[in-house]
Amino acid sequence: MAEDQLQSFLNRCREHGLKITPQRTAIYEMLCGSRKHPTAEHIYAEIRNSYPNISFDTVNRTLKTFAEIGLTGVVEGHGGPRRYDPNLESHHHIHCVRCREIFDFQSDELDNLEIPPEIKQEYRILNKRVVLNAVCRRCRRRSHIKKQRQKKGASNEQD
Amino acid sequence: MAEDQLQSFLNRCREHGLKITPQRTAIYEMLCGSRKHPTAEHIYAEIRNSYPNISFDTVNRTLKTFAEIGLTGVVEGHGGPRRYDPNLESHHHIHCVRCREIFDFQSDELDNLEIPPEIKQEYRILNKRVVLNAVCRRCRRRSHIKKQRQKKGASNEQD
DNA sequence: CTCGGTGCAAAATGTTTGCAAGTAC
DNA sequence: GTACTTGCAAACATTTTGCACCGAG
Repeated sequence: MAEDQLQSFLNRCREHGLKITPQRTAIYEMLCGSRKHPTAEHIYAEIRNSYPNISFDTVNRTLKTFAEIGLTGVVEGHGGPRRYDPNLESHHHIHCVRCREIFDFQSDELDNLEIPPEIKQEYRILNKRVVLNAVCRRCRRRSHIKKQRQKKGASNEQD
Repeated sequence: MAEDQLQSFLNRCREHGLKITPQRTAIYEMLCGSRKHPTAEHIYAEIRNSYPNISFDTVNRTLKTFAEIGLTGVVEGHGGPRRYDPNLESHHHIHCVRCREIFDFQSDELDNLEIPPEIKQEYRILNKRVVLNAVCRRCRRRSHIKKQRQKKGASNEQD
């Protein structure tokens, strides 16, 4: 594992009060070495070669923890149920990371963005879309209200 | 349901030899009426109000069928397991619709694309990415080989 | 009438939770 | 020594499969 990756691993764990265990180190190393946007199952299968006694749960939970503290991203395929979109026109998506709702937006400019020619040559492109991760207005407002109430020292915190 | 939607529903079904059943009609209508990128569960819950005896399986299978014949799209969240990506630098994704692999690519131009100001105002943007649906080189080659063999009338077709 | 569709049940796959024992700090 | 982590098992959620009956064409 590259030196800087190791450092960011150690730092992030310490920042969040997570212990450095051999399992976590091995999982992080395996994750960084993979170019395949792996699932927990992938990592588990690979890691067993060098670490035969690790459990699947540890891999699964650790990856989730890594995502929560920002050590790794989660790509399109977040483990939830399949979602359909009847709108077949070109459009773009905003995923609210809080409420997980997906919002559409239109933009002629983004519809016409140019894909690099070497990509067009190697892949047969069927569809292109800009995907934003964001916090939607409602969720922004919700967290704002929450902060207000915390400042006031509200003791009847619900939800 | 809008007239043109109904027509494209009827046409697609006929093209693919699918029967027009009241369940399918109701599901398609519900799907088109939803702005929420619904799951099968969502559609099922709504549709039961007007059609109490429909089964969840019918909804689930029908939606999948609709996606297969191109009546609806499937958005990011395709029902598979969660996938991780340790690369935290800005980059873009190509999803192969055949083998489901995800490939990264870089593009300074795409990194700098402008999000419409009204969107930036309404949402707090955390991350932006271009996502392409495509067929990767390997899968293109595979289907090419398959066609070649079909032309030759190969009788020893293996998977 | 026939074949594909529906509804139900069970299996398969993936994710989350609870808890006792182990270990980093 | 303490609190967090691990490994295991069970619960839960979602998708897929098999099959008898039903209904659109």
